[in-house]
Amino acid sequence: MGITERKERDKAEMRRLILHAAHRIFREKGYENVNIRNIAELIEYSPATIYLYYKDKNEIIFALQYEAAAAKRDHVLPAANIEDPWERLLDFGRRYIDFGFKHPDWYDLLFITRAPMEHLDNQESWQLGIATHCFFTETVQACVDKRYFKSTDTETIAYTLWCYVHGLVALFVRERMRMYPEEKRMELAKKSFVMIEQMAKSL
Amino acid sequence: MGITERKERDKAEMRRLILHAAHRIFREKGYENVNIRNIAELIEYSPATIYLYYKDKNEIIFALQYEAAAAKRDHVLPAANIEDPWERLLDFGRRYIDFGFKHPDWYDLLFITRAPMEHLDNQESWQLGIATHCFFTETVQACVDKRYFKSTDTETIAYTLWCYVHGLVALFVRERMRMYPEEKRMELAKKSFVMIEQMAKSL
Amino acid sequence: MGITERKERDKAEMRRLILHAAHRIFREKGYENVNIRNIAELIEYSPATIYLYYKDKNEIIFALQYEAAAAKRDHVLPAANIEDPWERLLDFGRRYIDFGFKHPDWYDLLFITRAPMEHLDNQESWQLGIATHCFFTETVQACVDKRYFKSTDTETIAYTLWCYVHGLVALFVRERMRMYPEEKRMELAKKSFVMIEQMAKSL
Amino acid sequence: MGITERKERDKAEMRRLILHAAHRIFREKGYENVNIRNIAELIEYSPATIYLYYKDKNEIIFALQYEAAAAKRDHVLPAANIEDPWERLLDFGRRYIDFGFKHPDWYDLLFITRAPMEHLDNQESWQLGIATHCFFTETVQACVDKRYFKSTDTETIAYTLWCYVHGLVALFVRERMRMYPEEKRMELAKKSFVMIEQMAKSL
DNA sequence: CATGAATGAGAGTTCATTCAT
DNA sequence: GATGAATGAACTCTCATTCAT
Repeated sequence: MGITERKERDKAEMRRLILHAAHRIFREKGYENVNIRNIAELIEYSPATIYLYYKDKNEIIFALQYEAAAAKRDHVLPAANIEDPWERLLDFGRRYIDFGFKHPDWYDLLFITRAPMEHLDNQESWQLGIATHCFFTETVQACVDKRYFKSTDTETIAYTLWCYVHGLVALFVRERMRMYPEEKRMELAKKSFVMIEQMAKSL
Repeated sequence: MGITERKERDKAEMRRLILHAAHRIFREKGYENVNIRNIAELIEYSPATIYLYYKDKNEIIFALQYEAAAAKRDHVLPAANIEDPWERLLDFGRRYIDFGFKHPDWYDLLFITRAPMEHLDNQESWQLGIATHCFFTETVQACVDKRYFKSTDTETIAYTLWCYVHGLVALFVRERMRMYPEEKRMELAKKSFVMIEQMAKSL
Repeated sequence: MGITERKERDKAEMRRLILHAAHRIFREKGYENVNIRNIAELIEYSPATIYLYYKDKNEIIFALQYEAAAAKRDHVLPAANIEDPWERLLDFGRRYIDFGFKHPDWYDLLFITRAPMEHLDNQESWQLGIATHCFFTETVQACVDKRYFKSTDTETIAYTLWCYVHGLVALFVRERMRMYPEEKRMELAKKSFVMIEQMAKSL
Repeated sequence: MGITERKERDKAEMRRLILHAAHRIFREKGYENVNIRNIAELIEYSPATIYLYYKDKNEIIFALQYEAAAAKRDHVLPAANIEDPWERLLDFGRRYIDFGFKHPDWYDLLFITRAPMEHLDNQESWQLGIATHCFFTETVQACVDKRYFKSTDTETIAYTLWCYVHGLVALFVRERMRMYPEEKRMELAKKSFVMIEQMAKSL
């Protein structure tokens, strides 16, 4: 029993090792440089070894997407503890943005990268993403219920806010903020968030 | 003089031809299918010929980015004719989004693709992009000057609005709206734009 | 003694198990899909285990050939019970063809596959094959002895008949009967056998 | 014009060179050793070069099959000049066998190898094969028409004869005549052919 | 006895790029 | 000015086999 367990742990650890390497390459050299050989080289194993732990490259990408989705959920979830829906919504927004700024690679994979998303195999990570998104819309709904907004069109409110935060993060992640000096970017983002907060109140 | 001139003209035309082909492939088959051979095949020249007009593949991508920037400017510029800054701003926003929806490939290349952006070669397209962006911020400034907003923080206002429209287009372009049924997406975007319009008024 | 014996028995059983699996894959998925991993997976042992019982893949193929030879002998042998040599010969022919049609995989391995035949290891299966062949030639000889044919060239008679039945089966096994509609093939083979029977009478 | 022509010729020559190499490997090392890299190595070009002349490996195999079919047709066709159908049939049979013995590799590819035959692309070689086969059946039909046989079942007669010659060649090609000493094999085949000739007369 | 873990060698294929002509 | 011809380097993936445990 102990042995089987350890074996399982070893296997899991190896999968993690591979995933970690894949992630690192993804982070440092970009999506298109994530390939079996690079991963193998980084972990100092032969390419063939990779296939003992992952069926093919897609599976690794899927696993990476799942990692990203889980990381995001974990980063954002604490907001759930906040009672007041408005405050919860704000906290969620801040955490969403914070996640994007701190883990641009994860965010990229989740919301920007054109990865193999079509296959059903990555449903898990998609489910996870959906769940997080639902948490968001439910929070908006709660705000609507409590009359925080004049508008009652929950869907549109949620979508509009999502567009805003996604745009904010996406411009950062894909480095389209060059016209603003680097040191000002964070400040600008913060000021902007305060502003959207004000705007949202008038919804 | 005449000869040199004609040669220059011929050269320019050939570059255009190549670029046009590159764009077509880019549009119809996606970024990753833009390769020298495909381009050469489409214009019915040999791959080697391409290299007489462009140093390497990167240069073509740069040129493509410039094209995209120009296309965007042309799509958006008519807004400049509108006198009233607020109406001009709204029209600009609508046109920006319209451009993104109508030419997702161009938009992608300009604001999402992690293309080789570091090189100085694409400064031209960057200049162009800056120019369009300035037109936008100036319009916001005009609104501020005319007291359309309570806030006078032009930069933050402009940035916030940009985040929103970029997010809206980016989610569409990179197909992250799957949780909304296809036929509802446009409607949702429109309702959202009306909403952000209302929100902006309260700025 | 008991222990050694049991071990031997166990070993033999395992070899059988492996062979059985190899055959099943061979039968169901074709020769080129017979590989160590597939076999291992089917018997739920590790690939390495296979090597404890067979030196290498070739040895398995050899063993398979032996199996095939044995199967063929068993399929064909009942003909031996027929007293009259002519009837025995006919029955043998029918059984030979029947074997080929019912076990194309076995037949292929024995008479068509260019498997590693050079090594001495498969002498056993060769011996077996020879034995069956001898039974055949002896039957022809018996026919000759009893003046069933005008010709007394036993060797040539046997060879000629063998060519015919092998050709019949081989064209079927390697799917070279496409010009005949699938449902007619068996009938054609049967009519042909009647015909060769007539022809043989005139030998 | 002259230039284009020469280029075409060069291209054709290169295709031939590749095909020739493929054939040589096929002949000397067997079908499963025919691969792009081996071919490239033999002609001292890079593997990538092969792809300039053939779309993929299949195309090479198809071309090989076509070569084989053409070679067989050319080998066998002269029989057509013989007026008398019976003599024509005999000549055809002899040539068929002669082809198989002289070009066992071609024969193998045509009638034994399990190559990718399903695709429609190799229809040409299939057509060719069919044509040769028709010539055969028509000759049998002519014999029937002229009452060379008692039987009038052309199809069965043709099939039966085909089984015989195929079996004869196939046993030779796939080296299943080991029980006969090498130097006797040809003689045996010849004697057998005389025998089948006699048998056929009684059809 | 059994195996988990690992790998070297090799399969087909694609692509940006070069260079003699 | 144009290109045919060529290639090195890269890609994903498979397989028979080995060896320490």
